[in-house]
Amino acid sequence: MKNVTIYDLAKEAGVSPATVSRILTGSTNVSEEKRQKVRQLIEKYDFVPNAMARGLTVSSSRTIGILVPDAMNPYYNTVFSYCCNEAYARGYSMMLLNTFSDTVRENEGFAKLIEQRVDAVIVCGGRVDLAEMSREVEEDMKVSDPRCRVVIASYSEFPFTAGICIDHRQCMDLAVDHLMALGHREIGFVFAGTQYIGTKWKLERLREKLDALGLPFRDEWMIECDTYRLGGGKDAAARLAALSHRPTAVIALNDVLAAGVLRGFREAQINVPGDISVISFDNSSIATLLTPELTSVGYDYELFGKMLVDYAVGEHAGENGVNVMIPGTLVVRESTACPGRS
Amino acid sequence: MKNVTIYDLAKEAGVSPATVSRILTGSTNVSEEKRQKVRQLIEKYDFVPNAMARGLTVSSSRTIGILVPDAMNPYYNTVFSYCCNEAYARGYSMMLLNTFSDTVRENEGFAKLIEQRVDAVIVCGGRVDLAEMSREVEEDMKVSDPRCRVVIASYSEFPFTAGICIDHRQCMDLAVDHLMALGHREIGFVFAGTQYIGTKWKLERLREKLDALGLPFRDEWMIECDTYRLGGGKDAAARLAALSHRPTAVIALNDVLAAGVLRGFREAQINVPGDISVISFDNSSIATLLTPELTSVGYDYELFGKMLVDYAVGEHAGENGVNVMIPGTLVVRESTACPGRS
DNA sequence: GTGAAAGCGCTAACAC
DNA sequence: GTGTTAGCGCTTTCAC
Repeated sequence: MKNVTIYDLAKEAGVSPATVSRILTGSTNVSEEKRQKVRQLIEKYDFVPNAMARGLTVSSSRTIGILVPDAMNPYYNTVFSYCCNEAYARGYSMMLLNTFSDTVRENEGFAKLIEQRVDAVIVCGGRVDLAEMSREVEEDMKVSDPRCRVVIASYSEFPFTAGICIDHRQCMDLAVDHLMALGHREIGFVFAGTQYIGTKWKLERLREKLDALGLPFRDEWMIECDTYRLGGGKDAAARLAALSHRPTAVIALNDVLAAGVLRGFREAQINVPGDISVISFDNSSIATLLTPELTSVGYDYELFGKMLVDYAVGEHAGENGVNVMIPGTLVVRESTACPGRS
Repeated sequence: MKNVTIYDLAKEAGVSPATVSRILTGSTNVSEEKRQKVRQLIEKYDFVPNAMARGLTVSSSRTIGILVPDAMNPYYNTVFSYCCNEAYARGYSMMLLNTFSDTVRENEGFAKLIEQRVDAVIVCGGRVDLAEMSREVEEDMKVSDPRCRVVIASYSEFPFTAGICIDHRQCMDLAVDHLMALGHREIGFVFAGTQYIGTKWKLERLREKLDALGLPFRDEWMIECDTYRLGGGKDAAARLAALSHRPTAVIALNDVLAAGVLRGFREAQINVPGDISVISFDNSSIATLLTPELTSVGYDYELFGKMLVDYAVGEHAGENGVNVMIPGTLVVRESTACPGRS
């Protein structure tokens, strides 16, 4: 059962392979009669043209590759989904590869996508989120084929890529301003991974803001967790609970950490938001599942996806050495309130 | 800046293209000297072989396509992640396409993968989960190329595919047995989508079990939601709360619905598990985020991924017309307890 | 409008 | 060991 090719179709239809090809690519210069005949045969044999062969002559595969460290993480699969939508609208497909935060798999994945001759690759998370990027990362991100674009879903320092980056500073502003407006003056921060640019920027910005406002930035209120998981937030809450003088509000780096913080406070019999307010970042799907529902600074994921795909294959494709900032939006729910309300 | 090919490398290294190809494919019949020289040039030019060209001669692309209705859904991205791991272990890559539960996009995605000459495609969710599969679905799943396998992540009635299917009946047994062991005799069910095989089987099995045990199967305790989202579960809880005679335990079709049920009961001042126990299926990552933590019947995702990939490209590749059942496992947490404890 | 023919970049016989 | 050569299945000039 040999695979059917345009030659088979051509022979059976009594036309040349070129004519079949013209029909496949939608060229107009084909008589309606032959078009009908060939269409029938395509139907008959469930013929699907071989993208490999096509890709050999046509430079574009109309496919965008995306590398994510963890496909289970709601942040990454949200970004991916919005990219899918945008790509689809432009007639492209997204191909997702999971790197499991492993440098070897990241490089292999990158190579695999290049081999596949994707039109662009979007790199999310992992080493590109590092505040200090090494020469090694820079080398690994370089693609010899000039037709393949690479865009980084973070801040890019590379002259040969574009960066689409959450505006972490503005997001932190939103969080602090919200707490300030409620009357909070003593603010803590629960975070992890200062090696990552998002954490670093947020922490820096928090310090700047508090300093500018003349509010205290106390080291014992700045809790660095050793994991991004639920347990990290739980431990952080326990440490805060043990303090003789606690802040009246705490900002968590993301919703998962915040979930842990809520859990930890509940175990310590500390009421949220009565005794202490909790706010976080990401506004992921878990925010509404928690008790109390989480106040969170979300990102404009739709815009994020649009920009990522746009710089990959759209109007801005090829514009390198630039960074586009994606703004955050505050979503107020139940976990924040005025201090001293309990 | 022309793209570099093996011909360029061959010329510069003073060898034949075939020798370069041999080095690329790892053939042993190459002198160490030439191998070194070519390796250097590959390094120098960041050369990556063109998978299109390779794919034209070699039948396998060592890629598995996977079609999911919603990449944001924790169930699907968990399945995907485990498939990735298994595929990676076998030297394959996974290519994920998001269909957004849209038949047109599902078919386009399918075609795209076939064009790409993936070695197999795994179809998750959407129409393949339907209890009654139409001829149309069957036609759409058929691939002319005999080298491409299709495996369905659900129950398959098709002679030309394999089905890897959660053992929904056994899962329901686990849930009911757990509630029985705690002493529950009055059990409700919150579900959605009876057109889907998972819901249908679970509902059928629940009825069978209750009948066999001589327990009541009461229509007003069987709550069909019009959505799988949080709101569905919330509404269901409200309806249960309004009943003069409530069951002592309710089984939810999945964790999200259960989250809604918990929310609804809290709003109705009904204590879980004090007044009523709640158990669900999937044991997804949200189970531990909820208050109380959710007792849930989980699936063996690792085995699921293994089987999916195995039937796609492993030892069982090509075994069609069979179904493999993936067993569930009960994970007891805080949302279930003995009845009448409050 | 249509066909012949030359690639696209690689691999796999087949010679040597 | 190594080179030569014939495809793989398509698209795309270039003639007609």
